[in-house]
Amino acid sequence: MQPFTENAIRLIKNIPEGKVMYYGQIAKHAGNPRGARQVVRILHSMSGKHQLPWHRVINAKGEIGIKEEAQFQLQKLSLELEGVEVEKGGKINLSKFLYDPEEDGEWNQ
DNA sequence: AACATGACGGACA
DNA sequence: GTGTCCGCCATGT
Repeated sequence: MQPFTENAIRLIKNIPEGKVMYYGQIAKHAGNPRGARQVVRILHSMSGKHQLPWHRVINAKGEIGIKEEAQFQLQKLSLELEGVEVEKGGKINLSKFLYDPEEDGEWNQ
């Protein structure tokens, strides 16, 4: 398995409840700043088998990127149950809910 | 091998 | 904010 994949998986698992990360962020920290699409692929293939909190991964715009309605709703629900506010269009306030493993600290507000 | 696709990102008009 | 375009790269056809 490529180190990128391992890193990405570890990062995704490391996302705390009530926080989200976006694909590019994960890819960057996993060692490939251009690997957003690979992160997508990982989620597709691993989300069922591994216990990855895939619902905590969104796109850089701060929105749920899923097109399929059922899955979209599932992610939205999962996030809301963790305390993440999701607007109607799947929008999320990144300044509140984005998790950055480098800063990691408590920023307040 | 060539071409299309995707739960994407960033730059620019 | 919206729409277009181009870059990325593993997979599928």
